[in-house]
This record gives sequence, C-alpha cells and structure tokens, in this order.
Amino acid sequence: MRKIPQQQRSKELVARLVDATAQSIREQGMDKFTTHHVAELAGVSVGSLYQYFDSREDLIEALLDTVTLNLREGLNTLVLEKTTDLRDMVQRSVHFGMSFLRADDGLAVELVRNWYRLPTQNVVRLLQDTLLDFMRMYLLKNPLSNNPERLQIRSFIIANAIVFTMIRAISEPSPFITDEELEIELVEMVVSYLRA
Amino acid sequence: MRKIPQQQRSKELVARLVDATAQSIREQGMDKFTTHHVAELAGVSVGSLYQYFDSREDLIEALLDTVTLNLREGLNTLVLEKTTDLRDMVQRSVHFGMSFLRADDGLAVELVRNWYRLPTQNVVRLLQDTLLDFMRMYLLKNPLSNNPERLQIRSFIIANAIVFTMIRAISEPSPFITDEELEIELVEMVVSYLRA
DNA sequence: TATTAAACTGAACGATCGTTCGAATAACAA
DNA sequence: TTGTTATTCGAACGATCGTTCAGTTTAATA
Repeated sequence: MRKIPQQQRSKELVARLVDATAQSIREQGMDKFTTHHVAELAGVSVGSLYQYFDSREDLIEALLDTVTLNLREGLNTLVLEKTTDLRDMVQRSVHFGMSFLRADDGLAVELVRNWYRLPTQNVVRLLQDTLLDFMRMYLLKNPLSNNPERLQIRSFIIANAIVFTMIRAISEPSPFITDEELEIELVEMVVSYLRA
Repeated sequence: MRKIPQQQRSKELVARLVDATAQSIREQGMDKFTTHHVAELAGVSVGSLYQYFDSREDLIEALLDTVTLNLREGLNTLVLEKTTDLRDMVQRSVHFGMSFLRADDGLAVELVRNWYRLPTQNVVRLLQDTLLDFMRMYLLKNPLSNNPERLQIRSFIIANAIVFTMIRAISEPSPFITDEELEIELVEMVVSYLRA
C-alpha cells in the first residue's frame, strides 16, 4: 500500500476497493480481473486506486488477507467443537471446507483455482497447520497405529485431496454429485485412510 | 487449422510449431505463452504460424491432442499388466500417474495447473473412463462390499485426489516428501478407501 | 523454362491494460 | 478566510500481444 489513508472517506475507499476486487474476481474470474474494472466497480478512477495500492497484485494480496482472516475465524470456531470421535471430527472439517468454498458466490473457488499464481502461501499454511494440530490433538487422546512422523505428509495429502476434489466437483458444468454425497465419500476416504 | 499443409516442409513446420508450443509452456508457463514466442522457437515468422493455426488457443488444442495420445498409450500398456491384487493395481496406477507428470520436464504439470482455462475435457474424460474401467474390471473378479452405484463418484474422487495432490507436491518449492513416499501414502489412502 | 500454387515473411494494426502525473477538488487547520 | 494537506480525477503513456495482409520466396507442374 503506497499511501496510508487518513481521512474517513479514503479509508472507506480502500475497503470499497478490496470489495470490488472480490466482486470482480468472483464475477469475471482472475483472467479478466483488471485495475480499470475494479476502479469502476468501486466508483472511482484508476488514479485513486493507485494512491493506496502499489499494483494490481497488491489488490489481490489485500483480498487474500481478508480471506485468510475469514478462514482463521472459521477454523477457530471449528476447533472449539471438540469431539473424540474421529469420523465426527472429519465430518465437521469436510463440511466446513465445503461451506467455505460455497460461500461468497464461489470467490474462494476462483482463488484456489489460481493458487499457483497467487500469493496463497499464508492461506495454505494456515490450513495445513490447523489440520496438523487437529490430527495431533486427536492422536493424543486416541493413539492409532499411525506413524507420527507421517503426520505432516498425511495432513498435506488430506488437505489437498479434499480441497481440490471439491473444487473440481464444484467446477463441473453438469454436476453428477451432490455436495452431500461428495462430503460423505470424502469423509469415508479420510477416515479409512487414517485408520489404516 | 486454417490451411492444410501439403508440402513436406509445411508438415514439418506444423510439427515444429506444436513442439515449440510444448517448449514454451514448459519453460515459461501458460501465462507467458505467446504466439510470437512460439514462432521464434520454431524459427519462423508469426505469419507462417497463422497459416496453419487459427489462433493461440488452436495451438494449445493441438498440443493437448498429442498429450492425450501419449496418455492413452500409457494407459493402454498399464491396463495390459493385469493383476488381481488391488494394492498392486493401485500402486501401478499411482506410479504411472507420477511418471507421467514428471515426464517432459513437467509439461503435464503446467497443463493440469491450468485445467480450468484449457480444453482439457478430453484428457479428463479419458483418465476417468480408464479408472472407471479399471475399477469395474477389478470388481468383477473381486466383489467388494462396494456399492456399484458409487463407482463413478469414487473414481472421480480418487482421480482428482491423486492428480492434484501430486501436482501440489511437485510444485512445492522446498519439497518435504519424496516421490516414493507420496506414492506410498496415496496408495494407502486409495486402497483403504476402496476396501472400506 | 514458364506458369501457377504453396509457403513464408515481418511490418503494422488495433485492442487491452498496468501505471503515471499534473491538475482539480475537498477537508482541515490557523 | 486563507493557506496547507489529503484526496480524487482521468487523459495519456508505453508495453504487450493476437492477428492480418500485401509482398516475396520456394516448390511443383506443364
């Protein structure tokens, strides 16, 4: 961010610009996301945009920060719902993931689709760390036959398998799976994997 | 393809252009892939390119056709190696997938990363159909407790979980998993899922 | 060899888009 | 009110890139 907004109106403008960024990406996709379009959506000129954001990428980063915040909050409330049943825990997690992807008219879907060309490291790390904590916490109470060294690998696999399979299913033009079915199957896969 | 190459040199040119397309995408990624660059790599002018390809997208489609062909051949030889052991079958499939992604200096990786903005339907369908056949064939000999109706859903989940987890692992800047470890864990996940 | 068709060339066009900057306007302070 | 600072504006710049086309070169044909 190039200049720090001081007056009330400019602070609101910054918020509006981030909102417009979300709206643009949501409705037109990352490829058609332009600074001109964002400025138009926010009802200001491009010049104003560049007063508070260094670049197009800077806008996206700001959006990702808010998304990360959302995700963190969601995960926190998820962690609070403690349970000792593995399947129950997995079920909640999977359902949370699906809800998160479905929220905001699929904004997150478009962001995940473009993971490899966005600064998504923070989001990914947050997700994996939470999952790792989840698994560690559970294993403390219910020692399975799992090799603790493999926890990191397994959380990586599970997180990516879940998220990207959901993304693919959601992106299907003529869906042959309902969200519920998908969730059930994903839970089945994860639970049987962890019990193996 | 706008004009059909008749002389030998123009046929070679078309082949060279597809090769150059692969090279460009491999080395610079989809985002920096330009017609000018492809023409330069092929050692011709942009004008010549447009004699045989209608558009930039047409080039990519041609490349995807060759990739699909490669994949089909690989899958065919894979299917030939018959086995009655589920784990063995899955292990071969997973290993084949990893090899395919690692081949050609990661060309397939870059293509899969961009699945949602490429005409990848053929490739995806081929992959899923093969996997579905695989599973049906196996279930004929070894009736599991699986619900046959769920075969399609499960093959979708397994295919996507495997491919995208591999892509994510390969794309990791500082890999914390070896290819072998990843394959082992993926096999574990799939096998336990199918036996559940 | 002369004629015709195929292949190739590359400068140029037009559209898009990120970014800049000097001028205009609004808020604030003295 | 007057000077100062913050904010906004939007035309314009420059770079990129897909695509075209009139002209040239090369190969096939008669």
